[in-house]
Amino acid sequence: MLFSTKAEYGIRLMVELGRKDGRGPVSLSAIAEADQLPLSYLEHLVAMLRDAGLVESTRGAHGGYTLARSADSIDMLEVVEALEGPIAPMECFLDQPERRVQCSHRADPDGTCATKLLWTRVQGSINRELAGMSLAELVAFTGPERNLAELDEAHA
Amino acid sequence: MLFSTKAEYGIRLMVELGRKDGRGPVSLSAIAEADQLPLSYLEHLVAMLRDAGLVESTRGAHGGYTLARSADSIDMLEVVEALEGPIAPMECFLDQPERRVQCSHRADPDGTCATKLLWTRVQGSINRELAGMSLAELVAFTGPERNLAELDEAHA
DNA sequence: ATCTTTCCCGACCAATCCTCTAGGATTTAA
DNA sequence: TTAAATCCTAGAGGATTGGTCGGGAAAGAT
Repeated sequence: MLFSTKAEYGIRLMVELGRKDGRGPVSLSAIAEADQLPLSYLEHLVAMLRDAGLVESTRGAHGGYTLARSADSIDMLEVVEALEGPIAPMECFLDQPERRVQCSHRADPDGTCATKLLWTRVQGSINRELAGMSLAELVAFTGPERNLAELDEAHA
Repeated sequence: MLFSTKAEYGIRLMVELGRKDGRGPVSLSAIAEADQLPLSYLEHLVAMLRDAGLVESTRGAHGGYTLARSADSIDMLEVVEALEGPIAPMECFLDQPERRVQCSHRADPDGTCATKLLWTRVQGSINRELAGMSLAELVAFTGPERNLAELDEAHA
């Protein structure tokens, strides 16, 4: 599995916030119930999103979370990275400012490394895909919010 | 980290075999020494590659492993999948024959699921990138094999 | 024959990460 | 003051990772 439920749950959380954007803060328990996700686990995830500046919190009764920016200015690369950490296909990709294709694992004469070439391409591919997708797009895909009554209606 | 050292070491192993292709079987211990990788761990990895039909083994003295096919007919998706299992960004992607964008996590009215849309795109992106890269390409990138004497020469 | 080389196989282990719970402290609205 | 909610820390329990170890089995070399 490339990604864990941290990304899955965290994205669902963001989508829920996006669907209810502009209508005041949404409590975690409301989201947990809507998506059938463990509440206390969501608390950890939303903390990461808050630290990344993607959501803002309001404490106290009738508090909750709101998007810190508009949904179409948030791309999914930000969201996934906030939850899973930097998208590094391999360990040696972290904390490496340089862009040249070289690898610490082996002292090749010119510092090139075949696997690093591959991981670089994979990383670029994932980053482009995620960066090209906005939260607004996901929210639109999910469709307008419907409550249970409306769902029953649609079913009948 | 998206991939583990299983993929990293396994790919290095394949590249080494590709570099010495056509010159008889290469022993694991030779590869372990060349790339400074733990031999007994490589034994497990090469077993996966063998089971996937990517390498063939010759037992006994002067035995070792060879590529089962030519390096340009092996794409890196095969290699990575043999080592890491199917490229599934999320658990619900496994053993799911259907191609429609839907998710078991939630019973939406029309079976659509925002996160699944995202994972589908990411998965496609990775698969295209890996499938479009052959082992031969990696071998060529690494350059012709040089032994230690040649390296010393080049350094002087 | 038997010795050496090499592949083969399964058990085991420490460390880490994932998923989630527990319990409490803090803030705010009513 | 009470209830609703965020916030924070400390884990438990399981799975995975990244190996090690020991012993076989097969095949060639002597």
